[in-house]
Amino acid sequence: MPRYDETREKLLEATLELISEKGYLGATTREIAALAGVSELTLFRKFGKKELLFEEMLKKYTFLPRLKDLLDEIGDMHVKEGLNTIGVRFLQNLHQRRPLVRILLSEISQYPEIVRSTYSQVIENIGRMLESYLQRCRNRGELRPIDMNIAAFSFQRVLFATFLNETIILGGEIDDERMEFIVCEIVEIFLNGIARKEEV
Amino acid sequence: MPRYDETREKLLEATLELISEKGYLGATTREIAALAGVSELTLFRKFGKKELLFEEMLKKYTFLPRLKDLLDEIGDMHVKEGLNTIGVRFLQNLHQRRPLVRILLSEISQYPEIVRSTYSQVIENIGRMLESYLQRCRNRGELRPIDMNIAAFSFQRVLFATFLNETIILGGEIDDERMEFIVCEIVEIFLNGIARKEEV
DNA sequence: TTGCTATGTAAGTGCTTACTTACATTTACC
DNA sequence: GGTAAATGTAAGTAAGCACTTACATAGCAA
Repeated sequence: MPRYDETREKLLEATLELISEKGYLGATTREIAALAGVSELTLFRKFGKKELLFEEMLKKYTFLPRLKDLLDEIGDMHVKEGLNTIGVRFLQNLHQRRPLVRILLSEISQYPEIVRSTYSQVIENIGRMLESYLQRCRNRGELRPIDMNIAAFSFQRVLFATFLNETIILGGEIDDERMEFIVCEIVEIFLNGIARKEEV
Repeated sequence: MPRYDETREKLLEATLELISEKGYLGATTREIAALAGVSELTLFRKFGKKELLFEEMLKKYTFLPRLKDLLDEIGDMHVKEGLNTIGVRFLQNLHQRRPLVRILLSEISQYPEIVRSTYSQVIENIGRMLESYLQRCRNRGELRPIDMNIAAFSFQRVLFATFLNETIILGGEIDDERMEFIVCEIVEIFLNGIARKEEV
């Protein structure tokens, strides 16, 4: 048994790329095989059906390195620094997976269950991690007493929608410098609000 | 010439519904015609090609009542009230057009130009309006001096991503009461931030 | 050599699709 | 009633699709 099946990996990669460009129905098995540099028959021998190929591909690209242990890394940082770190990492993570995100958005209506679980893994998890981090900052007295769940998801969603706008819709590239700039601006507003401060 | 072609309208409506459910490739002309209650041939007589039908449909549902004159309506409100009003209207607007939004997200890679312009009309316009409103509030001394463009788009994007999450991804319905609640929470954070206030 | 496994080429099957053609029927208006 | 526009039914066309079958080849190991 080959522990690492190169042909299989190339097919999965080609599937990710083509389906993200053309959608599930638009990407044909012929094209996928051609992009992977193998014959169409090989594709069917490895995966049986196009649908299984699709599912295997989602599995593979969902379980890439995630942001799990980020919490340990930033747990003791001051909230401003912590949010900046999380924010940049989250944007980098999304950027790295933008073909996957594109697929999630396109195919959500056709494959709700599988896409939804992938979405939750890739995008919502960060919200939960953020929430515990904010709670910790609150306990240290850095934050005022508000619903940290709502706060966490607000923050995560500005970032996600910014990513959508810049990458998926406008189609541009974001470099690290720009990411840091964007996150910094968002964090500033998120921490201090936009209202003029009055003495309490 | 019939000023109002009912058959045509029914076809456009069926197109919106089916393409938003199944995507452009997944929605067949046979099904669309059946849903509209006419024969497939009628569809082709009216629109010639499936692609033209799609484009006409996008045009029609993009230029529904927009939020243009909202600025006049809220221009003099205090910023908190103003943001709440804009927020709820924006969410209602998105909710009303959710099939269109679904299509925008699914077909952006296939039809970038036309989808992008629709997106800009439906979603980005509100950001620009928000910006001028915030500028006005700033001039009245209600806000501290920050970049109102960034502020406006931050606000708009939390709302948009919240809508995406609740409606497109989780697939639920949002009633007006829940909308008001969501917006209210977001406005509170947006105005005051989450940090503990220190004396200036 | 003899097998076994992975891959290839080629041809083809059955289905579905967008779109067409020919002809009949309804509807509306003079 | 007659005429023309809008719609319908039915049959079909050409192409593309996922997927299959039959057979050949190449590499590797006992």
